Amino acid sequence: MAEGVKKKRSAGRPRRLDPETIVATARRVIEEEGVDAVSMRRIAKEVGSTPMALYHYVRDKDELLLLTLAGVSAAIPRPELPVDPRARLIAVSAHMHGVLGRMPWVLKVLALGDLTDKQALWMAEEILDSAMACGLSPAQAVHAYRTIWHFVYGDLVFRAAMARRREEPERRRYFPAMLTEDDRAELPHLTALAPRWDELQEYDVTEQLSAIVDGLLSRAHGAAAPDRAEGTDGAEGPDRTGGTGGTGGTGGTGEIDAPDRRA
Amino acid sequence: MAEGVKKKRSAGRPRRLDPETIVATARRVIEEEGVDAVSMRRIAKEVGSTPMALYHYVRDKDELLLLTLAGVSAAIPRPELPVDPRARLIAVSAHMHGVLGRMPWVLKVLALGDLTDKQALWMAEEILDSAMACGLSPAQAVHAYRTIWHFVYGDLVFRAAMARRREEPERRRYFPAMLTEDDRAELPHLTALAPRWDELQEYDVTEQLSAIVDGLLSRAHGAAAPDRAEGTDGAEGPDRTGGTGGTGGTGGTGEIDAPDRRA
DNA sequence: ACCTGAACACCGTTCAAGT
DNA sequence: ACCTGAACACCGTTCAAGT
Repeated sequence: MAEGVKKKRSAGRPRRLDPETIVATARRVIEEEGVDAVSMRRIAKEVGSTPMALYHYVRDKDELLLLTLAGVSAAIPRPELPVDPRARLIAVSAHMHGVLGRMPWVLKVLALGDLTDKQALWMAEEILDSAMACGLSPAQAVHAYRTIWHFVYGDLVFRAAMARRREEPERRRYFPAMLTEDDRAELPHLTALAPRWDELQEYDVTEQLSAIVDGLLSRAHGAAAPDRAEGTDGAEGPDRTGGTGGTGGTGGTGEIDAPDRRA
Repeated sequence: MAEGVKKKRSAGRPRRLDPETIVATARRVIEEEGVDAVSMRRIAKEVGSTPMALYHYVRDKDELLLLTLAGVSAAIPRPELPVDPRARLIAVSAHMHGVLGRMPWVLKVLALGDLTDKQALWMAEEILDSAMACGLSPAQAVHAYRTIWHFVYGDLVFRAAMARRREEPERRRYFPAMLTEDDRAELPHLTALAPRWDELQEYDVTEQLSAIVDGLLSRAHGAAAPDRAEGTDGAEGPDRTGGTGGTGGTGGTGEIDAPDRRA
């Protein structure tokens, strides 16, 4: 609204449109009216241009949506995390859930791909780091990361669906309501729990996350890769094979069987 | 295509349209061309009618989509399940994952609500039953059900996204690819694992499910609600209160406090 | 290089009529 | 009760021009 000053144009080039304004406008529209309110035509009108002009800056609508993601997490303060790796794992996961819960539109866009915002990657890094500090192998840590992320994502989707349904005037006959006495024989638990379903359903995400984490960590030294419990050596140190990747092996497998970046 | 015979019309009423054909047509279109191919206009054309005629049978497009769900699971054979409750819990969850993985369109529609197909409820029932047989309280069992479902859902969404991305001609710069050497200091694990990310990412769902289940079950007699450890009474056998639900108590713990309006 | 206008092939849904 | 037609207010994207 009250911006007034337009971006300084570098001397003689009067480029009337620029990618930043386009993306910023799209983000504003999304935040104000939801993802579905975004259309090429709408954004074009909003920036005082024509739909086709946008196609000089983005390949298609999906790309525009993906671009709105970049930078959103920069605004979010990075929380203090516990040092204990298990607690840290849970805390980061809960943080991820909390942040996304407050910006539900991000979910819809994320389904188009995966993490696309560099500013958000510290969460994945932190999860990998604490998982490995708890004794998981790199592969197990990646799996743990995905399992946690999938749960968080699924939880948020259905949380949103539930909220939507709550404010729907005439509720459709969804799950618990569709059960009748006749179903008691086939579905005894469901029928019995149906009246209290909505309230029973509510849980504390952190509790569930902590259960999931426990399950994932229980695989630590088990089965395949025992990799000596160096868990607690959690020293940072960005050294990682020294220089600019001169070591042919990309330092990669250094990660696989010895995340040993000591200080 | 080659159907020829139209549904028998009950004598004199020449209702040209009926809900069953509408829904069946929608389902066919979805299966052949995906959810996005469904439009009121398209379905109308397909059944030889006009868009507005459909509105006499469904409230709106969402309702039509939801209706296509009903009955899909009837076609899927119910698998044999292990008797051991923990194994059963995992098996049902994996079955759910497998079935939905083969009908990805169902996912999109499910996000509109929750389970809507009565024929699919046996899975929820089975999860509740085995969770409680493992010692979880009814509330914990419901939470376990949701946690599992959220994970399964999230996993499938990103599995689909990955598949889509794989067959995209020019891959966009998604997560692992966007990392450079400069990020190594901030994101050491991620940078190190990036080259192998796609392969590391792949996991066996059943393994992850089994870890999750372990975590959830570890809460059995723990912390807050000890509710007399009736856990191991898991009298398996499919008998479940014997006959047609005549025993008011529905077996179990009487499910909370016995909502027992018996037959 | 950057932008416009017209056009193509669509949408969901409302409203006023028809039988 | 069941169905139609026209209309409203939209879509994403292609194509051929303009400057």
